[in-house]
Amino acid sequence: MSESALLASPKAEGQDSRSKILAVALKLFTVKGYEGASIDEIRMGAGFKSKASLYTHFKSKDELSQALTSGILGQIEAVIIDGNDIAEPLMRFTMVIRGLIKWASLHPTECIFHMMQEQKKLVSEVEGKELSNTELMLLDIVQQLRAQYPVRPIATDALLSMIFVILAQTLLDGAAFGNISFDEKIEQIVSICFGVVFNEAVPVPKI
Amino acid sequence: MSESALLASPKAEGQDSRSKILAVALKLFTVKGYEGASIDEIRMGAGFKSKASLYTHFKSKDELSQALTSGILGQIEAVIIDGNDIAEPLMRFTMVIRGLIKWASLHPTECIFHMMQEQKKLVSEVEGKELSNTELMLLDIVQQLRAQYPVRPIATDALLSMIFVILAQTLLDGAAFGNISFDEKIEQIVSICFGVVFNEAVPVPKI
DNA sequence: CCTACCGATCGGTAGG
DNA sequence: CCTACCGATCGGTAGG
Repeated sequence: MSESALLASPKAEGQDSRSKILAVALKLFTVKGYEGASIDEIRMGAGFKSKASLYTHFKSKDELSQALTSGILGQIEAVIIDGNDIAEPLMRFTMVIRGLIKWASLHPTECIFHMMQEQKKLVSEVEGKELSNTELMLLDIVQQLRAQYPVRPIATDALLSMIFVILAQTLLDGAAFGNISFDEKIEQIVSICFGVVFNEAVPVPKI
Repeated sequence: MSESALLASPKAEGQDSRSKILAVALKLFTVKGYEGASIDEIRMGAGFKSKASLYTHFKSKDELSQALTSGILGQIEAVIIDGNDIAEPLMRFTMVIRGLIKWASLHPTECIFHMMQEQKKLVSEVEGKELSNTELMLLDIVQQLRAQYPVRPIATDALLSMIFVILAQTLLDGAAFGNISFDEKIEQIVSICFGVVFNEAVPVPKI
């Protein structure tokens, strides 16, 4: 096989490059932080000889980060929409929580990146007033829960950010859950989320 | 009052400079991240005209960050030691949790900085085997709790990191708790920690 | 997608 | 505690 065949795959080169860049950037941004990960490192990881190549796919470092964010929000939104056909608030909430845990297990880096970005927004007091679709839908779910169940007297968005932070932390502490099965792990995390959201003990409904 | 009197306090200038640097670095590291905050910004915030002055107090950027860390660990250790004279595991655990919440309320930036550092360690898989005194004491407290109460079948250090992450998140979401009193806020956070640590409902003991 | 380059800023230091 | 400076790297771009 010639060298050029190894360096360049025959079809859909453009799309591959773009997703390669995104994958490498996700990993590096998550591990080293936005400022800690340089464009040059990302360029290397994606297999380019020049930064200029990277800039044919993304206008700036910031745009690259935003592309990651919107992709992740889209994934989370899909999980939430999946629970839309369930009317009963507690069942719907449980379904979405389970869905988020499964998504996070399959996409740990995405989940951790997302949590770190949310923390960054809060700590710099940006107060980005505009709520994403994702946030609006989650707020609505917990709001409906509040009418019938003993949800804590704490702002709904604070409850939600605690859930995400716990989700991400279980991924960061991955090894700590190693001794129990995947299903048991999910049940434990769901149960923890219930402990965070409710003031009194509410049993987790069975599917 | 003259301008010089405002700019320079008469005594203990050296100590003041050091703590001024630490205070500014804590704030900037927390808000912008270690890589995002530059030595030159810290130097400006501390009121120096030159970076060289800063380097008379700290050998490197990393040493500055480590000085912050050890200071914070010392503060947390003091809180834990405060609960050492209580023998009953649940009472001791509750006392320490309350102490940590109060400390975090008085030192929010320190708490958030500490949590972010812990997350950074986990995400880069450093596996810093050496546990600090603080961690050892906390592990011991929860370990003793495990013998008599329904602590979750999850590694103790994972439970502890979840507690810290929730503590920090309540500070980041500060405004979300604005509508309830300080004492009620503490009780809610203690209750959330119980929900995280225990598998079944355990009432929070009264003092 | 590359070569070659830009000004700005980075952490850090020599010498006083 | 300062002036003045270091090499390295930063994000980004002109031109092909």
